[in-house]
Parts: sequence; C-alpha cells; structure tokens
Amino acid sequence: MALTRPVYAPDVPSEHSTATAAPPRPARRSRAPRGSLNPDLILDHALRLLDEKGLDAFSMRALAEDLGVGTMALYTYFRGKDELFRAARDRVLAAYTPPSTEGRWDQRLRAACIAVHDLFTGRPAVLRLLAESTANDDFLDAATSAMDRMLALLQEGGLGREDAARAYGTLSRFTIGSALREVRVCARPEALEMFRSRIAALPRDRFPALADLAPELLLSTENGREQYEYGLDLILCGIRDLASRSA
Amino acid sequence: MALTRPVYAPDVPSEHSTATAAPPRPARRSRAPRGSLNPDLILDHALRLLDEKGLDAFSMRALAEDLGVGTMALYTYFRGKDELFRAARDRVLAAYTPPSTEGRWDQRLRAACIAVHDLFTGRPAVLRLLAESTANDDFLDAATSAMDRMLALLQEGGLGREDAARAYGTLSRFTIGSALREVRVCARPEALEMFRSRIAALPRDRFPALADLAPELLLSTENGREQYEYGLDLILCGIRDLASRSA
DNA sequence: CGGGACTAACGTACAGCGTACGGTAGCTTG
DNA sequence: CAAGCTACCGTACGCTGTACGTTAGTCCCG
Repeated sequence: MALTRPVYAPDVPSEHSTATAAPPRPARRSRAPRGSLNPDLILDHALRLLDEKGLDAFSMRALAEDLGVGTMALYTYFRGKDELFRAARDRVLAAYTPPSTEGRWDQRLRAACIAVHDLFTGRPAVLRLLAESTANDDFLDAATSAMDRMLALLQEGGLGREDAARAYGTLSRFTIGSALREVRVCARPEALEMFRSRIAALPRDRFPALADLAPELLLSTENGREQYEYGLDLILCGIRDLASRSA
Repeated sequence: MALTRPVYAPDVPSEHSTATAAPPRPARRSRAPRGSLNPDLILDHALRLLDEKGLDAFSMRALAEDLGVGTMALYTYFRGKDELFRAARDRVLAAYTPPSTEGRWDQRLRAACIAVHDLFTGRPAVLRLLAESTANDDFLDAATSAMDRMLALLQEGGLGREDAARAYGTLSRFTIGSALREVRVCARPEALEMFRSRIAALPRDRFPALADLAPELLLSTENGREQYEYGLDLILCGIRDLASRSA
C-alpha cells in the first residue's frame, strides 16, 4: 500500500487511523524540481560513484539516489547504461592534455605515453570500461589527437609508414596492459598481499627461478608506474634501433 | 498454480474442472539421475557456452539448462559463479604446453610468449575473465611453470635479477594487452568495420599523420597475431640490448 | 530385508538489476 | 487563464545470483 496507490486516487490521508504511522515508510522522495538534472551533472556523479565504489557497485538506481532523483529520470539524458558509460569514458579521455613539446622525438614520445598511462590509472573504474569496450579503444574522438601525435613523433624519428603504425600498436597495447595490471593488482593491497603469500609458499625445487627472484618480483609489482616506465624504455630501445636502421 | 503449489498440500488434482489442461505448462523437467553431474562435466559445458555465446550471455540458469539440470544443482559443486569462473580459468591455463626447448635463449623466450598469447586468444571469453580478475593473473597455479620458465630464460640471457623480474613484467603486460585487443577488436568484423569507417571520416587537416597512415593502421589492426610478434620483437630487442650491456 | 542416514539434485523465494511504458506536474507560450 | 510540452517519475517485467529447505536415490547397518 502507499507504494501501489491507485493512480487516480485523491490520496485521502486517512490520518485518523490510530496506526503508528505508515509501517516502514519507503522514504518517498518528493519530485525533484524541473532543472535539477543535466548530462554533465549526471556524469560528474557517475564518475565519482565509479571511482569511490567501483564498477561492480554501480547501478542506475544507485546513481539516481546519489543525485536525489528517480531512476527513470536518467533515461531522459541517456538512452541507457551503456550510453552513459560511453559518455563517461569519453569525458575522461577528453581530459588528456598533451605534455610539453620539448626535447628529442623519443623523449616526447615517452612523455606522451606516460601521460596516457597516468590518465588511465587515475580512473580505475573507467579503465575497466575501456578494456571491455568492443570499439577500437584508442580511436575514440577524444583520443584521436593523442594517437595522431604519437604517429607523427614516430615518423619524425625516421620510421617508415608500416613501422610507425606497428610501433604505435605496440605502445598502445603495452600501455593498456600495464594500466590494467596496475589497477587490478599493484594498487590493491589485498591483491599484493595474496601475491606475497603465494610466492612465499612456492616449492623451490619445482620453480627455482621464480622462488629465487621472489624479492625482485615483489618489488617490481609494488611499483606499477616505475615498472611501466621500464617496459616503455625497453620498447623505445627497440624503436630507436628500428629508426637507426632506417636512416 | 502448479508452480507454487503449497508444499504440503495433498495435491488434489481437481481435474474435474473443465479447463483445457494446465495453461502453458512450464516444461517441468524430471529430476536428473544421481550421477549425472560432476565438476569436469560442468566446466566442459561452461567453457563451451562461454566460447559460443560469450561472457555476457552466460548465466547459471543457462548453464544448468544446457546440462539438462536444475539451476541449484550446480551449487553442489561450486560455491557460486565466481568460483566456477575461477575454476574454468584455471582449467584453460592448465592447457598451456611449453613449446620446444631448442634454439638460443631469446628464440625460446619468444616461442614461450607466443604460446601464451595464442592460449589467450584461443579462449576469448576466458581472457575477459582473466583481465577482470583481481588476483595476480599470471600467478595462478597453472601459469606458474610458464612464469618460471620465462624467468629462467631471461637469466640465461645474462640479465641481472632485477632486470629479469622487470623484463618478465613487461612481456606479461604486453602479452595480455595484445590478447585483449585482438579479442576485442581484431577478431571482430563489426569492430574492424567501425574502425575502417571512422578512420576514413577523419578531417585530414586536424589529424594529418593519422589520416596519412590509415592504410597501414588498418593492415596492422587486421592481423593481430602478426602485430603481436612485431611488438614482441621490439621488446626482445630491448632485452637483448640489456643483456649485452650486462655482459 | 527393512529402515535410517547421507547427500545429490532440486523448487521456491528474494533482493537486486536494466529498462519499457505510461502518467504527472510544472514551466512556457499563446 | 488555458493548452502544450517535456522533465521527472512510479510501476512492472523479465532477468540475474543464490540462501534456504525439501525431496529422492543410494548405501550401509542391523
């Protein structure tokens, strides 16, 4: 009752009943005023919720409640959850600011990659959206300029057309793989702890190299950003080699 | 009715009602015999479902129906969906067979990486599970031997302890990033088509390098496996450089 | 050969999800 | 002041995972 009040009932309060108020009272929100919603506001709250509670805890109902609004009000601005997620992802990607433009081509390329990596790891939940999206992830409108920039730098370094395209693909794959690992493991104390305990419990005779290198593996796992730069430099070394051969 | 028959009601048929039998008849399955289920059988069907219909279409109910069994019967063997997924993932990883052990250390390392990559891309749905798992992905029991092997090869190449650990991290990140991209994009005709159309619609004046390299980008995107090997060689080049410097 | 114990298979129910559909209220415009 | 438009919203439906308790097949013990 009250919940399923017939649509046209004039809502007679019937307060004369001696009952101790309505039972659990579903906290009936009053209708939000007319201008209380807009796409940007919705995305703000969505991103905050995603960052704070994570992707799994996110739901349209939770977002609506956070906004103090009925669930279906969100559908005035977004066709559904998917579209909302895509908009959130694009908003985050749009925050990419290309780093300074000084130094040699490889230094600038390095800085550009790191900027993308930091952008990703700064928004763990959004990165998950990115990884799951079927679209060609680095080809969103927002990311296009970063892509163009990196390709130009690779060509500036002297790489041929095919090599530039493929080197870009390599950097992009490594960057998203790294960001994913950092977000899912390096930045999670409980995952790190599990890693630590598992590595300590390994039978040394069956996995000699692994057991031997345990401390180093732990160290490199703990510091995701440093590990990313290390791998990036490994790839850049290969790219430079390529460039020098083309020259 | 029939569906919600009170538990202890003596089930008076009341067939004297002139109704034309029970209405839609929910296709009441008869109880499956006692030995019709076991963990391996469940995992077989789960993996087949995942490969055929994808992760999104998977549900406990669908799996049970596929097995010709009530939904809750699955819970006799797995605590829940998560545990079932983890078991499926481990089963796939356990299928890893180390490649032949001939050739120089870097050639063997290369072959080992490619084997892992192929293992991943062979099971798209499972790869998604891998990417989403919070655990340290390459540290599952099943993957431990591959990890040990790669670390040993890196040390055989002359890398120091820290370098070996970090080079391994690089290879692992790149491999999972590549497999993810391949599964989400390269192997999906509709995603490729979208990429093609988007790249053709780019304003050439704003993204000159990108528009210029469009054909090469398309080509490298279409062939995921080749692109992986290219990137792998780039990284191996860096690793060899490291090795020669340590010597 | 009966009967009790064990447990695999199961049905029901519940809370939560995304969202289609239609109602309602408040601003805007005539 | 009325009419129309549309932002906001309530309800309902079909789906999900799974807690809980029931049922029935099997085996063992007396």
